[in-house]
Amino acid sequence: MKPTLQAVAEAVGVSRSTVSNAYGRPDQLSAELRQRILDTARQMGYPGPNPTARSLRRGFVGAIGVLFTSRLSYAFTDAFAVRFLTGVAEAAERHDSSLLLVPLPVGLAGARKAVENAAVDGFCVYCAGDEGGIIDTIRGRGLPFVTTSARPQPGDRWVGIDERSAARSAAEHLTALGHRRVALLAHDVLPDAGTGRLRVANVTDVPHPTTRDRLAGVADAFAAAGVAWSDLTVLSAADNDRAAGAAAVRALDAGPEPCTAVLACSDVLALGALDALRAGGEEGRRVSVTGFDDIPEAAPAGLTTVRQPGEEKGRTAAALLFDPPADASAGQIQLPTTLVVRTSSGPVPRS
Amino acid sequence: MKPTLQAVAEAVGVSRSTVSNAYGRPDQLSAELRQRILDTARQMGYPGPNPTARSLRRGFVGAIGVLFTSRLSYAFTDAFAVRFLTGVAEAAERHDSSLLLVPLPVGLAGARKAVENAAVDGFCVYCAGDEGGIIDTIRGRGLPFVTTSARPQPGDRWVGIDERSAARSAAEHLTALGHRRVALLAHDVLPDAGTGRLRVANVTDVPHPTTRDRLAGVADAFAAAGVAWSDLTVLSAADNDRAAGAAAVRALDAGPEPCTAVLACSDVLALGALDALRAGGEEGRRVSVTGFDDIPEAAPAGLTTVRQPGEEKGRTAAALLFDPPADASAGQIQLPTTLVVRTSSGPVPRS
DNA sequence: CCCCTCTTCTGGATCGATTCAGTCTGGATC
DNA sequence: GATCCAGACTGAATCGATCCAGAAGAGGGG
Repeated sequence: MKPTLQAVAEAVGVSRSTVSNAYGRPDQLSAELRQRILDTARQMGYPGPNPTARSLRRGFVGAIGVLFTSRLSYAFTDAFAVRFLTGVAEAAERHDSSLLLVPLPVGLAGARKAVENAAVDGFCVYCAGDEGGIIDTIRGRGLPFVTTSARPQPGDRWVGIDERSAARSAAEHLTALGHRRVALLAHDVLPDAGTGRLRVANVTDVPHPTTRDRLAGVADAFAAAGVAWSDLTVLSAADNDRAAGAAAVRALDAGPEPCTAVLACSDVLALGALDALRAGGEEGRRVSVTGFDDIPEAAPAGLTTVRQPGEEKGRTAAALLFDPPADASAGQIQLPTTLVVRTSSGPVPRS
Repeated sequence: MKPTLQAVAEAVGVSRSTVSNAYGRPDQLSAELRQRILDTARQMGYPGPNPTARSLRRGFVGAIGVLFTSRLSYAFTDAFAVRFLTGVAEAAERHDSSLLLVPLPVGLAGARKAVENAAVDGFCVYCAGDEGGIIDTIRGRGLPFVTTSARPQPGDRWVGIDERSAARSAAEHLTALGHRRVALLAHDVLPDAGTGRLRVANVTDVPHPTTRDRLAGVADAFAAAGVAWSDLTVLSAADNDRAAGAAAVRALDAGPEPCTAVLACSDVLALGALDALRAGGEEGRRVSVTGFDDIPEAAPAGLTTVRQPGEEKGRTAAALLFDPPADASAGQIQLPTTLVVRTSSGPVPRS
């Protein structure tokens, strides 16, 4: 068993407080005694104040929690999530804070428990439409938090983008190029309706708020171009990763009037679409593809996409957590997006 | 102020123990009373047992620390590190454990402190040659840990690859293709010697053990092909990322006898090299490039590389931490590597 | 020589739970 | 009717520190 602070105190012949001060408040005791304490401690193999005990007494932990709505190990398959995390990490470094990545077990009760058991000073919640009442659980703990959810509550700190008009810009790009028969590719569009081609009666049926907003923006653009929602094809991918994107696009049958473009709600899905289409030969290569996020892999692949600033999103989220704005109304920050046109999109080929 | 367990106990009119049991040991009290306690707790806004206090009493935390030798926010620029982390996360999920990402401040003292203050049950240390005595600090805390260092101590748990022969296989691939004038590209070869082209008298001068081992393997292969170490060009990149790789390769002057190949010690550097060379026109395109790791971006780029299983490395590391082998001698696991030949490497072009 | 201040150090309360050896109660057993 | 027992609940000790009011002693000023 490792010695405790108590043991060191006895060994040196001073009080616990003094040993504690030797570590945490060097100005509270003579340099000489301090050195003697530190030396005996080292010699006894005392590992320094127990972080847990210290946290308990001090009332704060020195770590912030990062919550991903998806399975944690899955989160890293999306480069955008990784960039977000990078941004959070950067801010955390500056504040000498650690990051606790909390895996959320599937199922409501498990997720609640995970959030309740996390020893942190606050949470950054990545991209939840508050699935499973996670936000409420955090609120219940009374801890500060920042969301990137598409539906922040009025007083909540939030960082995000205008999902709807961002998606709209991608769709307008396609309509301007003449595309009218377009497939929309998103993750888990209707959770219980399976994957591949789906009938979605109404955009508002889509439960995931981010996806819903993006699809709504897309619908706006196409409506303006005279294309009804019901004339658009919806493809649902099983996961938000490249392979699932490719798989979903393969469900797109050629038919007499094949789609001339695929509009994906994330870059990983779009890249998967490109994989599938390029494997589909000349025919497939002509199909335009757009993505969303502008992850690092997008540029080399020539993917046209909507850029949102990933690291900045993470940095801003963490900043909002560490330095809450005095004025609560300044706690919702909307970041800009840009349409980045590359080679993956072009005019509709004449048949 | 949030109520404590004590407050709930008083409100219900039972002892603290009973409230505690209501949360942690449902079988220790009648279902009816338990429900009453839980109800009052909810109603009072009691957030459930404080995780820190619980950890202190129970003696374990439910989180493992992940340490990256580089700056934390930087770690994510290397896709291989991300895959490692993914593997660790997967194992952690299975064990209902969280991951604490600990940023290590630059400088020895800061890093020590960060490690000493981390509330975790153990550590996975990614790719350290034990810079700054981090391993010793962990050992001092008496916590279990797993390294991926190139130089594990005899009793330590470790997961890694045979760096030397893995690198050798890449170099042999190049010698077999006829390459004799080759540039070796690595991160931070001689930390104080700056970046770009460097004179390295001896492989053993390289301080970072992983880099040293890989370069030694490369030297083996070239020696066997009759090329002396001193005839190889060494390029040092400022960081282990794509941009730094590109920058370092630009330091390669054409000269009368230009290099015909670049052997990089990581894929991100190799991809940077490709960026730089491809920008260099026809001439540059002919230069063969090999990488190391086989990150997801390698395949699309056609990069010839040495594959090491990233996620498996992370999974194995975490597994070693969670379920220590009964026989300590089984605590060092070497994973296999494979040379993956793609289009970025080819025979020496005839001048 | 007394009072005051400063520095250095101490003791006890406290952070918020968990644990374990009991106590108490009501019912079954012989 | 005494004994035993399982089930339900309690109390005090404990985890390992930090904090704060205050004590002891040294030095300075009047």
